[in-house]
Amino acid sequence: MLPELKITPLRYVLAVVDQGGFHAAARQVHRTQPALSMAIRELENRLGEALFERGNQATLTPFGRYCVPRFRELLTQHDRLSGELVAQVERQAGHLDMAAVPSVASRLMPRLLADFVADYPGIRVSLHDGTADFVRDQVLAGEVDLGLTSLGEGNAALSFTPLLRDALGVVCRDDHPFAGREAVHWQELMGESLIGNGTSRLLQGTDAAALRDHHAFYISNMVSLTAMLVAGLGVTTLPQLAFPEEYQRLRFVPLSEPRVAREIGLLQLAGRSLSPGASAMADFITRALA
Amino acid sequence: MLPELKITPLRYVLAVVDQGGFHAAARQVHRTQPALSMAIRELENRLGEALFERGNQATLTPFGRYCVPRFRELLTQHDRLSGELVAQVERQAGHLDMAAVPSVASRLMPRLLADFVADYPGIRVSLHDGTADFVRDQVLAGEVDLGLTSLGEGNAALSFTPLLRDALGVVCRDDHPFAGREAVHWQELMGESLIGNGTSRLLQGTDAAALRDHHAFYISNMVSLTAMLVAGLGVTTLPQLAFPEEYQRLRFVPLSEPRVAREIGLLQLAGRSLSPGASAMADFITRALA
DNA sequence: GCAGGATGGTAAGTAAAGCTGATCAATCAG
DNA sequence: CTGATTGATCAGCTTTACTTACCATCCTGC
Repeated sequence: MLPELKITPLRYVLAVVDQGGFHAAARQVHRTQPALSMAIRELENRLGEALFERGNQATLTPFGRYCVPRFRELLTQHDRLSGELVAQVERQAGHLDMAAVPSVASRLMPRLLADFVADYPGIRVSLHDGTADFVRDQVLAGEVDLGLTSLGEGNAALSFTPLLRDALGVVCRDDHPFAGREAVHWQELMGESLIGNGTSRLLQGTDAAALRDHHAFYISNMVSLTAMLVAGLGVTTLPQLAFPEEYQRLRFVPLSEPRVAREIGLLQLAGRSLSPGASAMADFITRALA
Repeated sequence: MLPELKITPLRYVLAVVDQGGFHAAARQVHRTQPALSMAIRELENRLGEALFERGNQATLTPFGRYCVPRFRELLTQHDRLSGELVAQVERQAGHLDMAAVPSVASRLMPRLLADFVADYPGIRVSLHDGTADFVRDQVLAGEVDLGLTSLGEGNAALSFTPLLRDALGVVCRDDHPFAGREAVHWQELMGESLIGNGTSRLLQGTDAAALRDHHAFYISNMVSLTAMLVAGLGVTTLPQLAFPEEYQRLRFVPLSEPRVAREIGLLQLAGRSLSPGASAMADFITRALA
């Protein structure tokens, strides 16, 4: 019922007005002169009113004078939108929300983020950190585009892209016999005062599963855990990335047998596309950690 | 360089989103489902990013969610413009400026304008009145769309459409011998105290041209002229439309020989179209005075 | 587990739109 | 009058935008 205006003929009209003639306008829009004549004629027919005076060369009718500023306005809106979309697609603008476990957030992300914003200065990034469960829930709820976390139990709604393996090791104080050792066998831990923590579940299903029943304490909070270790109350197992390097008195010794590692990678909703910004981040991280 | 968005596919996308599926959307826009699938696919290719999740039914990608409100905005602008133009073309909105000589403005226009606004309630009309020279200059300068005036000397830039003939007659007081007569011959005026006025130039080139040299006075102002006539200082010639009917003591007697009339009609710029509103008025006046 | 009815995607064929190149009439400058 | 330039017109080609018909998949009810 309302006529559907096409963008191109409107542009032709403005070109004719701005250039003062069909030939010059045709050159500007990289078409031949008959193309403009016919397209504009078609537009006039659709509107039911002439835009240019017939016979007179490139002179607007009163109706044409009425239309031109309005055409220009619509074209401006169109070009603004078009440019905005291209900027998103080309990763020159946009934003993304991501979540990561604390060890990744504090040990990997600072460098990654700095490099990312250098490559994609137009993209705004929000980073939330929390436990692996928190990260998974945020991704599942669509609160964040991407999660950077360790692999939990499989979930059909989630897709996980492994990026690096984070080997489990023993953490002890610098005066402990393990300190300075190349590696430690799990059975050696059976005689130790062993402190459990949130990452201890990584042991289940491995040869060292028995250690889980051997905990003297269980401390979920990282600050408390390190305080215990510094105080010499015992040793614990931690993935290397979670080892708090800033404590001079603590040492990390790899576990030689069994070799246990958590798989760190990108978590996203399965079967769902990423926003252009999130996609840029996912590609960037994959490249950076490959 | 910037991709040129077409309006129709954007509308398809919104239909799919609003209807929750391609089939329902196709029904809404009176197309078949493959038409939408292909048009939207083409749009996605042009943008370089998917709008709907592949495989998933009618689910937007994050990029799609970003686009939809912007598409809706552009379509709103488009439809507003389209509707506005149609309203102009269909004479449901618009405006026009016209000029008329005082006799026409006061004797013909009141009725014409009342009928016009009844037919075209959306069109705003401005009416300026002035001498025939003023009307001609306003039309020539493009200050008004239409002039309603008597025919002056020909001008290639102007086009005149005659509408009615306004016969010249003698105006005298009710106690004058001419009062009540059927007609008067020009030679009878040679013995009278004759007052000239702006319309006296109509006599030139006629048998009665001699009367112009016979004026006792020349009064350009209409109010002064009628005052003179009412005071019985003489008689004058006037076109019938210019005869001030509201003065009970004045009488109008047609001039039988020569039959002189001014041609009243529409004046407009030659070779230039009228605005839709002006065109409505021109057609209306032509019909009304036919 | 298997028909029946949704979903959306794909392929082939068609009508129309959009463009080019050649040509034309009209206008204008030298 | 001539040569250049204006916009209009037409034939012919290419591309686009559809439609119809068909296919694979998924969900629902029996």
